[in-house]
Amino acid sequence: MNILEQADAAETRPCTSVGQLIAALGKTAMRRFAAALEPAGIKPRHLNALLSLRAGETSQQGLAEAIKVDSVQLVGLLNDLESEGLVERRRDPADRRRHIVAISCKGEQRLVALDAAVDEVDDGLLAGLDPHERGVLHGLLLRIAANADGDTATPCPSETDGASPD
Amino acid sequence: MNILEQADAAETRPCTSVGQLIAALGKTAMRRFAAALEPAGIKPRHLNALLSLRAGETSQQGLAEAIKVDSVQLVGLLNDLESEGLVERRRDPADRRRHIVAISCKGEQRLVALDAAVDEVDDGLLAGLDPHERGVLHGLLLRIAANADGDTATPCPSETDGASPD
DNA sequence: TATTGTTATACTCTATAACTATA
DNA sequence: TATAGTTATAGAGTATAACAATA
Repeated sequence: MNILEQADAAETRPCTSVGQLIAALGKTAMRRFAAALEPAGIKPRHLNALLSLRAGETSQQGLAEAIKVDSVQLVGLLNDLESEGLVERRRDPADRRRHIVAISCKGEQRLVALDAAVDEVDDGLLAGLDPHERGVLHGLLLRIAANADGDTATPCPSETDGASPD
Repeated sequence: MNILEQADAAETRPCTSVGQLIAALGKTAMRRFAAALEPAGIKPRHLNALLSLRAGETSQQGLAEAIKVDSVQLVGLLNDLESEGLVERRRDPADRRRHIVAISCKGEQRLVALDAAVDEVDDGLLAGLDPHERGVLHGLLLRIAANADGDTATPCPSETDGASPD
C-alpha cells in the first residue's frame, strides 16, 4: 500500500481529526524533547530561543515574537541561558531601553550537541516512516505552519518559503 | 510543483526539525481547540473523554489509559461532564470498586455539535492543503501515532490499523 | 506619554502522596 | 495485602498588572 492509496483509505471520515492528532502528537513530541533536553539542563523553550538566536541577534521583544513566548516569560528564560553563558545581553546603543540578545560561542557549541539530541527524538517519533515519507510530512507541516504563522512558534521562518510552493 | 517534488526540496536539512514542528503545531492546534470549545463550556480533554466513550463504556481506569489522562485528573474531568449530564457513572456489579462510565444521550447530542466545532478548527489549520494532501497528512500522522501509541492520546485507536469494527 | 525590560501575582495544568471502600 | 476511585497538596507553566529606565 503506497502513500496515496493510504490517503484515500484515511479519507473515510475518521474518528480522530487531523487537528486532534496534531495536538496529541505535539504533546508527545514535547514530552520527548523535554526528556531528551533534561540531561543538558534546559527545556524546549531554551532550545527554541538558542535556535532563533543562531539565525541572528535581536531585541528581547523580537525574540519573544519569533519563538512565540511572552516577553515577560522570556526574561527568566534568558536569565537561565545567560547564567550558563549560552547567550549575552547588551544594551542597544541606538535605544538604551533595548537589550540586544546574542548567542555566545559556548551557546553555539552547546547547540551542536543539542542538535544531535533533537535528531534522536525526531528519529524515534518518525520511526515508522521512511526518509521520503518524512520529507513529505515535513513539507506539509511547513505549509501548515506558514499558514498559521501568527499562532505558531517558528524559530527559523526564513526556511518556510524556501520550497517556493507552486 | 507536486507533493513529492516538494518533499525533496524540504529534505535539505531544515532549521526546524519535524518533531519540533509537530510540537509547535500541536500547541497551536490545542489553543485553537480550546478556544473553539470554550463557548460549549468544555475543554479539549472533556472532548477526548466523550469521544472515547462514544466508542463504548469503560471503567475510569480504562478511560484514563485510553485518553492518556492520569486517573487522578480524570475524576474532576468526569465530575464536570457528569454535572452537565453528559456522562453517567455507575458501579460495576461484578466489582463494586469499579465505576463504569458511559456517555449519556445528551452527551451524544452534544458531541454532534462539538464535531462541527472540531471540523471548523481542522479546516482553519489545514487551510493551505487540498483534500488529497490532508488525506496524506492524516495517514502519515496516524502511522506516527500508532508507532508512539504508548505516549500519545488516541481516543479511537481502533481506526489506527485500518480495521473497521462494526 | 509611550515603550523596553523587569518584578510580583494569580490562575491553570500536572504530578505525588495519602485516604476510602471494596476485593 | 492489593486495587479503583477519591481527595489534598505542591510544582511547573502561563497570563495579567504594576513598576523602573529610557525615549
